Amino acid sequence: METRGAGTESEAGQSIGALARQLGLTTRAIRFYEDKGLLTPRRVGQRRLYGPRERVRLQLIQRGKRLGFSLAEIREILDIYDESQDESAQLTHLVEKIAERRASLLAQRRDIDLTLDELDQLDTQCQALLERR
DNA sequence: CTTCTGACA
DNA sequence: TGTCAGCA
Repeated sequence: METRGAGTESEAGQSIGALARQLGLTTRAIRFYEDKGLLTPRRVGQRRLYGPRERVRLQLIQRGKRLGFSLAEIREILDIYDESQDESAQLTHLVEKIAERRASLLAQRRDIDLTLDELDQLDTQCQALLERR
């Protein structure tokens, strides 16, 4: 048999604390995601129990955040992720979200470039004024 | 000691 | 999302 010195979890699922440590999150964040409807851990009394399902979802949430998706968007993707028997449905939705995110980033890049150009113009004017002194 | 809910410098 | 409180 195997001994668990630190005593982290059981077959039924792991505690919020153990899961948080494993995924590098705070228990606060995990509960926060639950409040936002991204997670629905089983309950044993008041205690939350997280199975493989929740663990996978948490990792998908982390990745979604890295890619810049809002929790609301991640929830949409996640909802379809398990409700659709047909995987093509979720993939189609995900592709749409990816396109949106890409468009958003491109728009931001455009704004940044515009601002940079204005800054360059202003800088040039200032330099010219300085030269004439 | 760990978790839970609710509130908020 | 962090943190603190007051319980269980």
